[in-house]
Amino acid sequence: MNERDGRTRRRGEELISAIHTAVLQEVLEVGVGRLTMDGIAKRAATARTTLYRRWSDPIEVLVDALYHAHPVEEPAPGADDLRGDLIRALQLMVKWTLSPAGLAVAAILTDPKGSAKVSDALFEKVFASRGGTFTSTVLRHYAERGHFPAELLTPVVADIGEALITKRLLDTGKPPTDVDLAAIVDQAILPAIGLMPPPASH
Amino acid sequence: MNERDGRTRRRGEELISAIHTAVLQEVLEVGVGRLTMDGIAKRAATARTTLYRRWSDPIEVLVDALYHAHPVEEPAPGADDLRGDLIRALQLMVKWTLSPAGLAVAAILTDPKGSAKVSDALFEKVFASRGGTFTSTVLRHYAERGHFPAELLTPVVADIGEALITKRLLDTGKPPTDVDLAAIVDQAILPAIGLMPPPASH
DNA sequence: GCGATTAGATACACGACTGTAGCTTACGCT
DNA sequence: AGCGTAAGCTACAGTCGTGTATCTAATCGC
Repeated sequence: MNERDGRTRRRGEELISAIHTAVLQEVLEVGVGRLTMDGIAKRAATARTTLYRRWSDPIEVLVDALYHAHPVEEPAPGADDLRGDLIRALQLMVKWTLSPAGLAVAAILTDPKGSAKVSDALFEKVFASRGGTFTSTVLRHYAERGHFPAELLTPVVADIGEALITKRLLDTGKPPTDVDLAAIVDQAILPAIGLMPPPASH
Repeated sequence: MNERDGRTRRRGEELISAIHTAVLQEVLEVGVGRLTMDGIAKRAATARTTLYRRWSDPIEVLVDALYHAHPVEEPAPGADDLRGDLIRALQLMVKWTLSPAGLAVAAILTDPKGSAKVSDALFEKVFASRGGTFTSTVLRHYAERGHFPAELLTPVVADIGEALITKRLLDTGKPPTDVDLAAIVDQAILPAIGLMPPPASH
């Protein structure tokens, strides 16, 4: 994978992606508020001059890194298994949340400063690129096939899964386990669309 | 209200509460990451020396301010009105979230740095002081009176309301309206405890 | 291989924040 | 009225980040 033989200087794509990696790591360690050109440069093992040639402040570097981050994996509702597909959709969300880009986004969202500049770029990249939320893709699929009344699929209902995962991450700092995800599906999402969960197994 | 007649120097309680107010304002403007003794001092119109006499870094000032913030108002389930009490509980949460202390807490929770130092003090103050979440107080009350099966009141279910409000605040930055709160109660919480919402009025 | 490009390494002056020290004087108590 | 406490001011050296300028040599395209 490492293409740098005897070369001592990175250029173009290689250099830039090293910088992108560096910002994302940096923002995790110090937070959005303490991002500095200096810190990014040191972590990327490059000179500050190189950064200023392309960006004019640390936030721009961060936004650029997010923009070039790998796109979000989309849930693909498959067989006749609403419950399983919902759990898989939530697993995808957890997976993304724990990715460098996901963690960076979390670090940004509640930061008072970046709101204007960052949040816009953020929504375009993270939310608009995907059709909507993780679970709503699945829910829409099954609603269209008549598994439950489509009018129950309100914006609130579409948010339940994501909201509970977000809250758990904020509260405990730990990602939810698969058992937690199943509990969210059985105890919150399925009841909201009029489907009783399977009786708890004792 | 203003007791300072011809006096030019504040002392004790008066001075400290001015400083507390200052930190909370400051953290909203610059974020946790950019809190400085200097900024707090300037905003409180006092000298840095005064701050150092009591605290040793900006985070300590912030924690102290949160610790002395007004306690969270608790929901008081009243008449035989589960739906109304739930909405009122969520209104309380929104109200607290928009208070200076609530906003400060939001600014802190996702900050990578303060995690160790701040979060502990935070949980003690904000979460432990109250019995649990806003809605769970109400839900427990009605579960005990047999309005719905107590075994449906799981940790996940107790979190639904708070989670949806948190997500809405993160997504839109705007507080939910009373209509939004009612939607959350009708479409997410009530179904989860086995109660069908009243038919939507067209 | 040569020439254009540009990464990388200094160096610099500037400003912001730090933590401490020393001093003056307003305040509250008795 | 007098005294101890502490608020408020000023000054200082030290550190860190900024933005720019200058020079070098590594890399790429032809």
